[in-house]
Amino acid sequence: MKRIADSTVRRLSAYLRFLEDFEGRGLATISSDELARRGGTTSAQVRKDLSFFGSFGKRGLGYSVPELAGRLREILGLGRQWKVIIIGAGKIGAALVAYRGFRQRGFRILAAYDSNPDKIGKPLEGLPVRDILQLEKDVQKEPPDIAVVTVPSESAQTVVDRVVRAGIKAILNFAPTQLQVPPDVTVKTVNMAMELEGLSFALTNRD
Amino acid sequence: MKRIADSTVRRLSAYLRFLEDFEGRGLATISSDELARRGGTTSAQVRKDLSFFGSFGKRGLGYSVPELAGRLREILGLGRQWKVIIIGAGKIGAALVAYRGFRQRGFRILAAYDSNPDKIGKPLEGLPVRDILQLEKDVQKEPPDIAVVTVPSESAQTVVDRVVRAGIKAILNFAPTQLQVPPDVTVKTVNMAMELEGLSFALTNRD
DNA sequence: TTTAATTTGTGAATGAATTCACAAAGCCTC
DNA sequence: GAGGCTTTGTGAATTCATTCACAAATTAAA
Repeated sequence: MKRIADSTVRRLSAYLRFLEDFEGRGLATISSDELARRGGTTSAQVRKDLSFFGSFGKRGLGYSVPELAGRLREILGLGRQWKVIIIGAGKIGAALVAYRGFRQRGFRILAAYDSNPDKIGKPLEGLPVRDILQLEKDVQKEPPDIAVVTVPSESAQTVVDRVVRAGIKAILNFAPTQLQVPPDVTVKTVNMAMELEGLSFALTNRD
Repeated sequence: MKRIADSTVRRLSAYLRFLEDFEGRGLATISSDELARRGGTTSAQVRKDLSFFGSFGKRGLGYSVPELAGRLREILGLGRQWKVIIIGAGKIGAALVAYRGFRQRGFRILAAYDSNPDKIGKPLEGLPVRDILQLEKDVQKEPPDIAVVTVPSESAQTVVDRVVRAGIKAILNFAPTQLQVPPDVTVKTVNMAMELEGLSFALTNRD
Protein backbone atom coordinates (compact mmCIF):
# COMPACT_ATOMS: atom_id res chain seq x y z
CA MET A 1 0.00 0.00 0.00
CA LYS A 2 1.08 3.54 -0.78
CA ARG A 3 2.50 5.29 2.23
CA ILE A 4 -0.09 7.43 4.00
CA ALA A 5 1.10 10.74 5.43
CA ASP A 6 0.82 11.38 9.12
CA SER A 7 -1.20 14.50 8.48
CA THR A 8 -3.72 12.45 6.55
CA VAL A 9 -4.19 10.00 9.41
CA ARG A 10 -4.69 12.85 11.85
CA ARG A 11 -7.39 14.30 9.66
CA LEU A 12 -9.14 10.94 9.30
CA SER A 13 -9.20 10.81 13.07
CA ALA A 14 -10.79 14.26 13.17
CA TYR A 15 -13.38 13.32 10.54
CA LEU A 16 -14.36 10.29 12.60
CA ARG A 17 -14.95 12.52 15.58
CA PHE A 18 -17.34 14.74 13.61
CA LEU A 19 -19.11 11.74 12.16
CA GLU A 20 -19.71 10.34 15.63
CA ASP A 21 -21.21 13.66 16.57
CA PHE A 22 -23.48 13.52 13.51
CA GLU A 23 -24.32 9.88 14.22
CA GLY A 24 -25.44 10.87 17.69
CA ARG A 25 -27.73 13.48 16.19
CA GLY A 26 -29.22 10.93 13.83
CA LEU A 27 -28.13 12.55 10.56
CA ALA A 28 -28.00 10.18 7.61
CA THR A 29 -25.62 11.81 5.15
CA ILE A 30 -22.88 14.41 5.07
CA SER A 31 -20.96 16.13 2.28
CA SER A 32 -17.21 16.57 2.03
CA ASP A 33 -17.90 20.29 2.23
CA GLU A 34 -19.63 20.06 5.60
CA LEU A 35 -16.93 17.73 6.92
CA ALA A 36 -14.30 20.20 5.73
CA ARG A 37 -15.98 23.16 7.38
CA ARG A 38 -15.95 21.34 10.71
CA GLY A 39 -12.38 20.26 10.36
CA GLY A 40 -10.96 23.56 9.20
CA THR A 41 -9.87 22.18 5.85
CA THR A 42 -11.20 22.03 2.27
CA SER A 43 -13.64 19.65 0.64
CA ALA A 44 -11.00 18.62 -1.90
CA GLN A 45 -8.72 17.68 0.98
CA VAL A 46 -11.40 15.54 2.55
CA ARG A 47 -12.11 13.72 -0.70
CA LYS A 48 -8.42 13.22 -1.43
CA ASP A 49 -7.83 11.85 2.07
CA LEU A 50 -10.63 9.33 1.66
CA SER A 51 -9.62 8.44 -1.89
CA PHE A 52 -6.44 6.73 -0.62
CA PHE A 53 -8.67 4.03 0.84
CA GLY A 54 -11.52 3.73 -1.64
CA SER A 55 -14.61 5.65 -2.74
CA PHE A 56 -17.24 5.76 -0.09
CA GLY A 57 -19.52 8.55 -1.27
CA LYS A 58 -22.45 8.96 -3.65
CA ARG A 59 -22.15 11.73 -6.23
CA GLY A 60 -24.74 14.41 -5.81
CA LEU A 61 -25.55 13.17 -2.29
CA GLY A 62 -22.48 12.88 -0.09
CA TYR A 63 -21.47 10.17 2.38
CA SER A 64 -23.63 7.92 4.52
CA VAL A 65 -22.72 8.94 8.06
CA PRO A 66 -22.81 5.48 9.65
CA GLU A 67 -21.10 3.84 6.71
CA LEU A 68 -18.26 6.34 6.52
CA ALA A 69 -17.81 6.20 10.29
CA GLY A 70 -17.55 2.43 10.05
CA ARG A 71 -15.05 2.62 7.23
CA LEU A 72 -12.90 5.10 9.13
CA ARG A 73 -12.94 2.93 12.25
CA GLU A 74 -11.81 0.04 10.09
CA ILE A 75 -9.06 2.07 8.41
CA LEU A 76 -7.81 3.39 11.74
CA GLY A 77 -7.84 -0.09 13.25
CA LEU A 78 -10.44 0.76 15.87
CA GLY A 79 -12.53 -2.35 15.24
CA ARG A 80 -10.62 -4.19 17.92
CA GLN A 81 -9.45 -3.65 21.46
CA TRP A 82 -5.90 -2.43 22.07
CA LYS A 83 -4.12 -3.28 25.29
CA VAL A 84 -2.24 -0.43 26.90
CA ILE A 85 0.18 -0.15 29.77
CA ILE A 86 1.31 3.07 31.42
CA ILE A 87 4.89 3.47 32.57
CA GLY A 88 5.24 6.09 35.27
CA ALA A 89 2.61 6.40 38.00
CA GLY A 90 2.78 10.17 38.35
CA LYS A 91 0.30 12.98 37.76
CA ILE A 92 0.19 12.52 34.00
CA GLY A 93 -0.33 8.80 34.42
CA ALA A 94 -3.20 9.52 36.82
CA ALA A 95 -4.81 11.95 34.37
CA LEU A 96 -4.58 9.36 31.60
CA VAL A 97 -6.11 6.58 33.66
CA ALA A 98 -9.05 8.84 34.50
CA TYR A 99 -9.47 9.93 30.85
CA ARG A 100 -12.69 8.43 29.49
CA GLY A 101 -11.63 8.77 25.86
CA PHE A 102 -9.31 5.78 26.22
CA ARG A 103 -11.89 3.18 27.07
CA GLN A 104 -14.49 4.76 24.76
CA ARG A 105 -12.27 4.07 21.77
CA GLY A 106 -11.31 0.55 22.71
CA PHE A 107 -8.04 1.22 24.50
CA ARG A 108 -7.97 -0.93 27.62
CA ILE A 109 -5.39 -0.04 30.24
CA LEU A 110 -3.98 -3.17 31.84
CA ALA A 111 -1.70 -1.70 34.49
CA ALA A 112 0.70 1.06 35.45
CA TYR A 113 4.38 0.51 36.26
CA ASP A 114 6.80 2.49 38.38
CA SER A 115 10.19 2.03 40.01
CA ASN A 116 9.39 4.02 43.14
CA PRO A 117 8.66 1.63 46.04
CA ASP A 118 6.34 4.25 47.56
CA LYS A 119 4.09 4.02 44.52
CA ILE A 120 4.21 0.29 43.77
CA GLY A 121 1.16 -1.55 45.10
CA LYS A 122 -0.93 1.58 45.68
CA PRO A 123 -3.64 1.71 42.98
CA LEU A 124 -3.69 4.76 40.73
CA GLU A 125 -7.28 5.77 40.05
CA GLY A 126 -8.21 2.16 40.62
CA LEU A 127 -5.49 0.75 38.37
CA PRO A 128 -2.86 -1.59 39.82
CA VAL A 129 0.64 -0.10 40.00
CA ARG A 130 3.34 -2.72 39.57
CA ASP A 131 7.09 -2.85 39.88
CA ILE A 132 8.79 -2.03 36.59
CA LEU A 133 11.03 -5.06 37.23
CA GLN A 134 7.94 -7.17 36.69
CA LEU A 135 7.38 -5.77 33.19
CA GLU A 136 8.96 -8.53 31.12
CA LYS A 137 7.13 -11.31 32.93
CA ASP A 138 3.76 -9.51 32.66
CA VAL A 139 4.31 -8.79 28.99
CA GLN A 140 4.86 -12.47 28.35
CA LYS A 141 1.62 -13.40 30.11
CA GLU A 142 -0.55 -10.75 28.46
CA PRO A 143 1.27 -8.77 25.76
CA PRO A 144 0.23 -5.11 25.57
CA ASP A 145 0.04 -3.40 22.17
CA ILE A 146 0.91 0.09 23.31
CA ALA A 147 3.10 1.51 26.08
CA VAL A 148 2.45 5.05 27.31
CA VAL A 149 5.61 6.55 28.78
CA THR A 150 5.10 9.25 31.41
CA VAL A 151 8.42 9.11 33.23
CA PRO A 152 10.82 12.10 33.54
CA SER A 153 13.06 12.89 30.53
CA GLU A 154 16.17 11.49 32.20
CA SER A 155 14.72 7.98 32.46
CA ALA A 156 12.65 8.01 29.25
CA GLN A 157 15.23 6.41 26.93
CA THR A 158 16.09 3.68 29.44
CA VAL A 159 12.42 2.85 29.95
CA VAL A 160 11.80 2.85 26.20
CA ASP A 161 14.73 0.51 25.57
CA ARG A 162 13.19 -1.86 28.06
CA VAL A 163 9.73 -1.59 26.51
CA VAL A 164 11.17 -2.23 23.06
CA ARG A 165 13.17 -5.22 24.27
CA ALA A 166 9.96 -6.66 25.71
CA GLY A 167 8.55 -6.61 22.16
CA ILE A 168 6.09 -3.70 22.29
CA LYS A 169 5.79 -1.99 18.89
CA ALA A 170 3.94 1.26 19.68
CA ILE A 171 4.80 3.98 22.17
CA LEU A 172 3.05 7.15 23.23
CA ASN A 173 5.71 9.34 24.80
CA PHE A 174 5.04 12.26 27.13
CA ALA A 175 8.68 12.99 27.95
CA PRO A 176 10.05 16.05 26.10
CA THR A 177 12.83 13.97 24.54
CA GLN A 178 13.75 12.63 21.14
CA LEU A 179 13.66 8.84 21.55
CA GLN A 180 15.79 6.32 19.67
CA VAL A 181 13.87 3.19 18.61
CA PRO A 182 14.29 0.53 15.92
CA PRO A 183 12.41 1.20 12.65
CA ASP A 184 9.64 -1.32 13.36
CA VAL A 185 8.57 0.57 16.49
CA THR A 186 6.24 3.57 16.13
CA VAL A 187 6.57 6.46 18.55
CA LYS A 188 4.20 9.40 18.94
CA THR A 189 5.34 12.14 21.23
CA VAL A 190 3.15 14.61 23.07
CA ASN A 191 5.45 17.47 23.94
CA MET A 192 3.81 20.19 25.98
CA ALA A 193 6.97 22.29 26.15
CA MET A 194 7.07 22.33 22.35
CA GLU A 195 3.44 23.42 22.04
CA LEU A 196 3.96 26.19 24.56
CA GLU A 197 7.04 27.41 22.71
CA GLY A 198 5.00 27.35 19.53
CA LEU A 199 2.50 29.68 21.20
CA SER A 200 5.31 31.84 22.51
CA PHE A 201 6.70 32.11 18.98
CA ALA A 202 3.28 32.97 17.56
CA LEU A 203 2.72 35.67 20.18
CA THR A 204 6.17 37.11 19.58
CA ASN A 205 6.12 37.12 15.78
CA ARG A 206 2.78 38.58 14.88
CA ASP A 207 2.45 41.14 12.10
CA MET B 1 8.78 38.50 7.63
CA LYS B 2 8.44 35.36 5.55
CA ARG B 3 5.98 32.92 7.04
CA ILE B 4 7.70 30.24 9.11
CA ALA B 5 6.30 26.72 8.94
CA ASP B 6 5.01 25.09 12.06
CA SER B 7 7.34 22.15 11.55
CA THR B 8 10.29 24.56 11.54
CA VAL B 9 9.28 26.09 14.86
CA ARG B 10 8.90 22.65 16.42
CA ARG B 11 12.39 21.73 15.31
CA LEU B 12 13.84 24.97 16.66
CA SER B 13 12.26 24.07 19.97
CA ALA B 14 13.93 20.66 19.81
CA TYR B 15 17.31 22.17 18.94
CA LEU B 16 17.07 24.45 21.94
CA ARG B 17 16.47 21.46 24.18
CA PHE B 18 19.67 19.78 22.92
CA LEU B 19 21.64 22.99 23.24
CA GLU B 20 20.58 23.34 26.85
CA ASP B 21 21.81 19.82 27.41
CA PHE B 22 25.14 20.71 25.81
CA GLU B 23 25.28 23.98 27.76
CA GLY B 24 24.89 22.03 30.98
CA ARG B 25 27.82 19.82 29.99
CA GLY B 26 29.94 22.87 29.27
CA LEU B 27 30.51 22.26 25.56
CA ALA B 28 31.46 25.38 23.61
CA THR B 29 30.53 24.60 20.00
CA ILE B 30 28.32 22.24 18.05
CA SER B 31 27.94 21.45 14.36
CA SER B 32 24.70 21.27 12.41
CA ASP B 33 25.52 17.63 11.87
CA GLU B 34 25.62 16.84 15.58
CA LEU B 35 22.43 18.80 16.18
CA ALA B 36 20.78 16.89 13.35
CA ARG B 37 21.85 13.52 14.68
CA ARG B 38 20.22 14.32 18.03
CA GLY B 39 17.06 15.61 16.48
CA GLY B 40 16.54 12.81 13.98
CA THR B 41 16.91 15.15 11.00
CA THR B 42 19.62 16.22 8.54
CA SER B 43 22.33 18.85 8.84
CA ALA B 44 20.96 20.67 5.80
CA GLN B 45 17.59 20.86 7.51
CA VAL B 46 19.16 22.36 10.62
CA ARG B 47 21.04 24.98 8.63
CA LYS B 48 17.98 25.82 6.52
CA ASP B 49 15.85 26.20 9.64
CA LEU B 50 18.34 28.61 11.18
CA SER B 51 18.86 30.49 7.92
CA PHE B 52 15.32 31.89 8.10
CA PHE B 53 16.46 33.99 11.04
CA GLY B 54 20.06 34.87 10.23
CA SER B 55 23.44 33.19 10.13
CA PHE B 56 24.72 32.25 13.52
CA GLY B 57 27.52 29.82 12.74
CA LYS B 58 31.20 29.98 11.85
CA ARG B 59 32.28 28.06 8.76
CA GLY B 60 34.66 25.26 9.53
CA LEU B 61 33.77 25.42 13.21
CA GLY B 62 30.06 25.21 13.85
CA TYR B 63 27.86 27.14 16.27
CA SER B 64 28.68 28.60 19.65
CA VAL B 65 26.44 26.67 22.03
CA PRO B 66 25.54 29.55 24.37
CA GLU B 67 25.13 32.02 21.52
CA LEU B 68 22.87 29.78 19.46
CA ALA B 69 20.84 28.88 22.55
CA GLY B 70 20.41 32.59 23.24
CA ARG B 71 19.37 33.30 19.67
CA LEU B 72 16.84 30.48 19.71
CA ARG B 73 15.37 31.70 22.99
CA GLU B 74 15.04 35.11 21.43
CA ILE B 75 13.45 33.75 18.24
CA LEU B 76 11.00 31.63 20.20
CA GLY B 77 10.12 34.54 22.46
CA LEU B 78 11.41 32.88 25.60
CA GLY B 79 13.34 35.92 26.79
CA ARG B 80 10.36 37.10 28.76
CA GLN B 81 7.83 35.65 31.16
CA TRP B 82 4.47 34.50 29.84
CA LYS B 83 1.41 34.53 32.08
CA VAL B 84 -0.76 31.46 31.87
CA ILE B 85 -4.18 30.54 33.23
CA ILE B 86 -5.66 27.07 33.30
CA ILE B 87 -9.34 26.58 32.64
CA GLY B 88 -10.66 23.35 34.11
CA ALA B 89 -9.43 22.17 37.50
CA GLY B 90 -9.49 18.44 36.72
CA LYS B 91 -6.83 15.77 36.53
CA ILE B 92 -5.12 17.23 33.46
CA GLY B 93 -5.09 20.66 35.06
CA ALA B 94 -3.47 19.15 38.15
CA ALA B 95 -0.82 17.40 36.08
CA LEU B 96 -0.01 20.66 34.29
CA VAL B 97 0.29 22.68 37.48
CA ALA B 98 2.73 20.12 38.85
CA TYR B 99 4.74 20.03 35.61
CA ARG B 100 8.13 21.65 36.23
CA GLY B 101 8.76 22.38 32.54
CA PHE B 102 6.31 25.29 32.65
CA ARG B 103 8.09 27.38 35.20
CA GLN B 104 11.52 26.37 33.92
CA ARG B 105 10.76 27.98 30.56
CA GLY B 106 9.26 31.16 31.91
CA PHE B 107 5.60 30.22 31.87
CA ARG B 108 4.04 31.42 35.11
CA ILE B 109 0.65 30.00 36.01
CA LEU B 110 -1.53 32.66 37.62
CA ALA B 111 -4.62 30.67 38.53
CA ALA B 112 -6.98 27.89 37.57
CA TYR B 113 -10.69 28.39 36.83
CA ASP B 114 -13.65 26.05 37.08
CA SER B 115 -17.43 26.23 37.13
CA ASN B 116 -17.92 23.42 39.64
CA PRO B 117 -18.66 24.90 43.11
CA ASP B 118 -17.04 21.84 44.71
CA LYS B 119 -13.73 22.76 43.11
CA ILE B 120 -13.77 26.54 43.43
CA GLY B 121 -11.73 27.77 46.37
CA LYS B 122 -9.88 24.49 46.93
CA PRO B 123 -6.27 24.95 45.75
CA LEU B 124 -5.05 22.62 42.99
CA GLU B 125 -1.46 21.63 43.71
CA GLY B 126 -1.12 24.91 45.57
CA LEU B 127 -2.69 27.03 42.83
CA PRO B 128 -5.85 29.04 43.59
CA VAL B 129 -8.98 27.75 41.84
CA ARG B 130 -11.41 30.53 41.00
CA ASP B 131 -14.92 30.78 39.67
CA ILE B 132 -14.99 30.98 35.89
CA LEU B 133 -17.49 33.85 36.29
CA GLN B 134 -14.61 35.86 37.73
CA LEU B 135 -12.51 35.42 34.57
CA GLU B 136 -13.21 38.73 32.86
CA LYS B 137 -12.54 40.81 35.95
CA ASP B 138 -9.29 38.95 36.69
CA VAL B 139 -8.13 39.28 33.09
CA GLN B 140 -8.60 43.03 33.29
CA LYS B 141 -6.51 43.27 36.46
CA GLU B 142 -3.68 41.04 35.25
CA PRO B 143 -4.02 39.99 31.61
CA PRO B 144 -2.76 36.46 30.92
CA ASP B 145 -1.00 35.72 27.62
CA ILE B 146 -2.03 32.10 27.29
CA ALA B 147 -5.09 30.11 28.34
CA VAL B 148 -4.79 26.35 28.74
CA VAL B 149 -8.16 24.70 28.24
CA THR B 150 -8.65 21.35 30.00
CA VAL B 151 -12.44 21.18 30.18
CA PRO B 152 -14.53 18.37 28.61
CA SER B 153 -15.19 18.55 24.84
CA GLU B 154 -18.81 19.62 25.30
CA SER B 155 -17.86 22.84 27.08
CA ALA B 156 -14.62 23.57 25.23
CA GLN B 157 -16.02 25.86 22.53
CA THR B 158 -18.07 27.86 25.05
CA VAL B 159 -15.06 28.31 27.28
CA VAL B 160 -12.89 29.29 24.33
CA ASP B 161 -15.42 31.87 23.14
CA ARG B 162 -15.27 33.39 26.59
CA VAL B 163 -11.47 33.36 26.68
CA VAL B 164 -11.32 34.99 23.25
CA ARG B 165 -13.83 37.64 24.23
CA ALA B 166 -11.68 38.44 27.23
CA GLY B 167 -8.88 39.29 24.81
CA ILE B 168 -6.52 36.32 25.17
CA LYS B 169 -4.67 35.57 21.92
CA ALA B 170 -3.11 32.15 22.53
CA ILE B 171 -4.76 28.91 23.59
CA LEU B 172 -3.41 25.48 24.40
CA ASN B 173 -6.34 23.10 24.03
CA PHE B 174 -6.54 19.62 25.56
CA ALA B 175 -10.12 18.90 24.50
CA PRO B 176 -10.35 16.55 21.49
CA THR B 177 -12.31 19.14 19.54
CA GLN B 178 -11.73 21.41 16.58
CA LEU B 179 -12.12 24.93 17.97
CA GLN B 180 -13.40 27.95 16.07
CA VAL B 181 -11.45 31.12 16.81
CA PRO B 182 -10.84 34.43 15.01
CA PRO B 183 -7.71 34.59 12.84
CA ASP B 184 -5.70 36.65 15.33
CA VAL B 185 -5.94 33.93 17.97
CA THR B 186 -3.48 31.01 17.86
CA VAL B 187 -4.61 27.60 19.04
CA LYS B 188 -2.45 24.54 19.60
CA THR B 189 -4.27 21.34 20.35
CA VAL B 190 -2.91 18.37 22.24
CA ASN B 191 -5.19 15.55 21.22
CA MET B 192 -4.44 12.28 22.93
CA ALA B 193 -7.25 10.44 21.14
CA MET B 194 -5.68 11.43 17.83
CA GLU B 195 -2.23 10.21 18.82
CA LEU B 196 -3.63 6.91 20.01
CA GLU B 197 -5.54 6.46 16.77
CA GLY B 198 -2.33 7.23 14.92
CA LEU B 199 -0.67 4.37 16.79
CA SER B 200 -3.66 2.12 16.12
CA PHE B 201 -3.37 2.93 12.41
CA ALA B 202 0.36 2.23 12.41
CA LEU B 203 -0.13 -1.11 14.18
CA THR B 204 -2.91 -2.07 11.79
CA ASN B 205 -1.21 -1.06 8.54
CA ARG B 206 2.26 -2.49 8.81
CA ASP B 207 3.85 -4.28 5.88
C1' DT C 1 52.46 30.10 3.98
C1' DT C 2 50.60 26.76 1.55
C1' DT C 3 47.70 22.62 1.79
C1' DA C 4 44.22 19.66 3.68
C1' DA C 5 40.16 19.16 6.36
C1' DT C 6 35.86 21.09 8.22
C1' DT C 7 31.61 23.13 8.17
C1' DT C 8 28.45 26.92 7.08
C1' DG C 9 24.97 29.25 4.13
C1' DT C 10 22.19 29.03 0.21
C1' DG C 11 20.52 28.71 -4.61
C1' DA C 12 18.79 24.82 -7.39
C1' DA C 13 16.64 20.33 -7.66
C1' DT C 14 13.67 17.21 -5.91
C1' DG C 15 9.90 15.39 -3.44
C1' DA C 16 5.51 15.75 -0.85
C1' DA C 17 1.10 17.72 0.17
C1' DT C 18 -2.58 20.58 -1.11
C1' DT C 19 -5.61 22.80 -4.19
C1' DC C 20 -7.77 23.30 -8.74
C1' DA C 21 -10.95 22.14 -11.97
C1' DC C 22 -13.93 19.34 -14.32
C1' DA C 23 -16.10 15.02 -16.13
C1' DA C 24 -19.12 11.57 -14.25
C1' DA C 25 -22.98 10.28 -11.44
C1' DG C 26 -26.78 10.74 -8.74
C1' DC C 27 -31.03 13.28 -7.05
C1' DC C 28 -35.30 16.30 -7.77
C1' DT C 29 -38.85 18.77 -10.24
C1' DC C 30 -41.76 19.45 -13.78
C1' DG D 1 -37.25 11.52 -18.98
C1' DA D 2 -35.14 16.11 -19.83
C1' DG D 3 -33.03 19.77 -17.57
C1' DG D 4 -31.09 21.76 -13.62
C1' DC D 5 -28.69 21.25 -9.31
C1' DT D 6 -25.36 18.78 -6.30
C1' DT D 7 -21.49 16.51 -5.06
C1' DT D 8 -18.00 12.95 -5.74
C1' DG D 9 -13.48 11.22 -7.44
C1' DT D 10 -9.29 12.25 -9.52
C1' DG D 11 -5.62 13.66 -12.84
C1' DA D 12 -3.04 18.05 -13.43
C1' DA D 13 -1.26 22.24 -11.56
C1' DT D 14 0.49 24.49 -7.81
C1' DT D 15 2.40 25.43 -3.55
C1' DC D 16 5.20 24.17 0.21
C1' DA D 17 9.07 21.57 2.50
C1' DT D 18 13.18 18.99 2.27
C1' DT D 19 17.42 17.56 0.35
C1' DC D 20 21.38 18.25 -2.71
C1' DA D 21 25.55 20.11 -3.81
C1' DC D 22 28.99 23.35 -3.80
C1' DA D 23 31.41 27.96 -3.18
C1' DA D 24 33.05 30.58 0.66
C1' DA D 25 35.10 30.73 5.32
C1' DT D 26 37.62 29.14 8.79
C1' DT D 27 40.85 26.17 11.39
C1' DA D 28 44.83 23.10 11.89
C1' DA D 29 48.86 21.11 10.32
C1' DA D 30 53.04 20.93 7.82
